[in-house]
Amino acid sequence: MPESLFDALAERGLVAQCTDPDGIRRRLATPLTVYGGFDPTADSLHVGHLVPILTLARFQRAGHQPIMLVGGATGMIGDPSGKSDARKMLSRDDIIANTKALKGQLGRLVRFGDGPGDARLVDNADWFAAMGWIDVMRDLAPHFSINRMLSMESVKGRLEAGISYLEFSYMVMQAYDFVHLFRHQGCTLQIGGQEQWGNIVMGIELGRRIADADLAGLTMPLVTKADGTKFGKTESGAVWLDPQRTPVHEFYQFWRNVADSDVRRYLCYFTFLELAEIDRLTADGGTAINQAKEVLAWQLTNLVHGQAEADAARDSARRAFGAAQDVSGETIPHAALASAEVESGIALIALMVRAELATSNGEARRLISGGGVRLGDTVIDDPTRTVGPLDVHDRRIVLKVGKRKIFRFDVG
RNA sequence: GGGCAGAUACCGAAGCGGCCAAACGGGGCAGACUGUAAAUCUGCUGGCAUCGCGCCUUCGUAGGUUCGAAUCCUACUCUGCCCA
Repeated sequence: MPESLFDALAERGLVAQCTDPDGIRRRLATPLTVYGGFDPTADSLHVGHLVPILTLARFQRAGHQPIMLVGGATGMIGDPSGKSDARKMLSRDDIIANTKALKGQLGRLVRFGDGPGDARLVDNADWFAAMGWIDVMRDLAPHFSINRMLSMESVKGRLEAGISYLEFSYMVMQAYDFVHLFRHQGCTLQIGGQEQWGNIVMGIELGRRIADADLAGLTMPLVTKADGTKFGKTESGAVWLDPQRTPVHEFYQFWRNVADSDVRRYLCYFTFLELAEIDRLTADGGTAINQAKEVLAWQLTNLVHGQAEADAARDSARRAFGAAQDVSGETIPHAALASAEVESGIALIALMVRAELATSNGEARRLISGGGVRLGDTVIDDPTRTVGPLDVHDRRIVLKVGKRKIFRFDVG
């Protein structure tokens, strides 16, 4: 068991870069205040945000005070770090709405409050709104060297494609966030994704110049997948924390289906399980690793959606994929279907489109012709197949595409 | 400001008057094999359709030539390179 939180993080593979490791160990010997920022670019966080959020939670568990910063102001600008081109600017109203949504989600992932060790939630719009252009120019701008900024990876990467003055200003804002939090909350450590390194360093340097502060920074690695594709995406897009965007069932299945070679790493990144426990779960390859995936999926669903949802998702999945092929679980995607429609017969392809198992009649037809569709347990390869009363069992019609996509119609 | 090159489906990239819904590669989806994994092999990959006839939308945007255009012409927009 490592003595220092820093070493514990390093053991889990959560340290990508940091200012002086010994210095950070020393700082962590006594409770400190640490912050991480999240820009409101959408009205929900997604799984990619979990690493910094959970890392802040790890600090909290170790007795430190985390500050979650929602970038109501920086979100108006747009961070060029790690991006190959500028994102479209969001309207002010969207930013405000998104900020509110993110605050709500963060509130469920970390313990907030007013006591020592309770997490604080701040919005940088609160201090930037009060700052005028002249203030920024006279108080901050002189401390930023264009030469230095141009040498930063986040900017260098964009010189080719082009970067506007707007985005170029981003790191000035983030640097000031750090100093502001140092002055008002005593925050001395900033963490973030690997692409945030440059921004963090600028904050440290600004702190030294204008606040005589001794600040530190630490970044977490970018989450990757064994097959090299982007983490956090499914065929239907990003995996969101908002169940309106990503249903719990889908969220659970996302984690349940990670590649063998990613399980251990994800357990380290995304759960609070002890390293020894993770080793135990992943030590045996083969079918045993399937159990580890179930643990991973349950842990994440529990964390994001709560235990009741996690249990329900696990039970539904077990029953649906187990020997019994029981698809009665509540979290299995389902909809009602009028019995009158069944009486008169309804085209299988139409049902598939309605269940969103196919996006068009053509796709449904192709899936059927390709042998990828089952009605109950029977493979249907006739695209003209009509579903009627004989296909109803236990007042249900169950459609499956492939092995993992299931939809249940409750007939009534 | 001038000159040149380019803009094709999710991405990359062929096509240069009819046989083009558009080669090929990647990606994605499905099938086989498995463990709700990876690798491998196979199939599919614009929409509608009374389903292999046909109709519609799509080859930067807007017009034009033609029986017929992704392919030719004109203008415009954007991108890259070169000269000021």
